[in-house]
Amino acid sequence: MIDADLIRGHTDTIILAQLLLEDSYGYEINKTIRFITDERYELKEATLYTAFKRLEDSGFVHSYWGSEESGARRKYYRITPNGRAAYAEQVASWKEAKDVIDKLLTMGENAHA
Amino acid sequence: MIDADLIRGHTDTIILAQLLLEDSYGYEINKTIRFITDERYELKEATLYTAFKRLEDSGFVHSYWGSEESGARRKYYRITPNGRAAYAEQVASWKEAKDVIDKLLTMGENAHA
DNA sequence: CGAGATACATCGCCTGTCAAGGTATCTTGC
DNA sequence: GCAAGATACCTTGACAGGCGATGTATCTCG
Repeated sequence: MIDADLIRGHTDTIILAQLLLEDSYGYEINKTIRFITDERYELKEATLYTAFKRLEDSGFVHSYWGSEESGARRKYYRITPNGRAAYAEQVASWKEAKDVIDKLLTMGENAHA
Repeated sequence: MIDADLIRGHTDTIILAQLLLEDSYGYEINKTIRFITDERYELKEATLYTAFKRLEDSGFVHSYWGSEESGARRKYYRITPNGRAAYAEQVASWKEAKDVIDKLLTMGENAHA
């Protein structure tokens, strides 16, 4: 399992990325994350729900209870226009951070040449 | 300036990467970081010195006072064999985390196709 | 002699993660 | 009928890393 500290700061963006496709709920989002990453990563439940809280407080998502006839009740989340804008910004930040980290980490790669 | 939360978890590795090339000290390391990143990133001093403490406690670096005849005194750091091993592991982790984050963030990119 | 750069260091706060614990519903096997 | 396990949500308290604020001492330049 990948160290969560390396992903820290991306949790909210990861959730927003999934909500771009369609409304979803906590458990499903986490299952999708596990599937996409070949079981290499998952959000802990406490992390997931605090992230939802944060996203809703920021106005990036809107929640509503599902109308399932059977099974456990589900709380669905829908991304808002502000959420889409935030997603775009955060992905841009990620691309920049990625470049910077790559540069900083590999600058010593030819040290013993 | 890049959001530090996106770099969180890489601070120690960034420092180790620089010490692969040659022994160095806090201020110089930070100057190099600013230079390499075109002023897009820097470590805050408090972050820098707590990282040194952590690295030394872990046995990844070893420190000694410089013998400057003039100017402020400098505390130099040298990377240890354990530090080199840790660096290699952490860079490998970074590469994996990078792939995973890329996948998770861009999965919704064709949402409105 | 004052301002600003160099250089190191600590304290206390903030934020995000998460182990642990809790609730409720449905399905499956015995 | 009922225990076990999956689905699904949520909260609390602790912890770790980052960092603003603050403090020290030295050197250089005008």
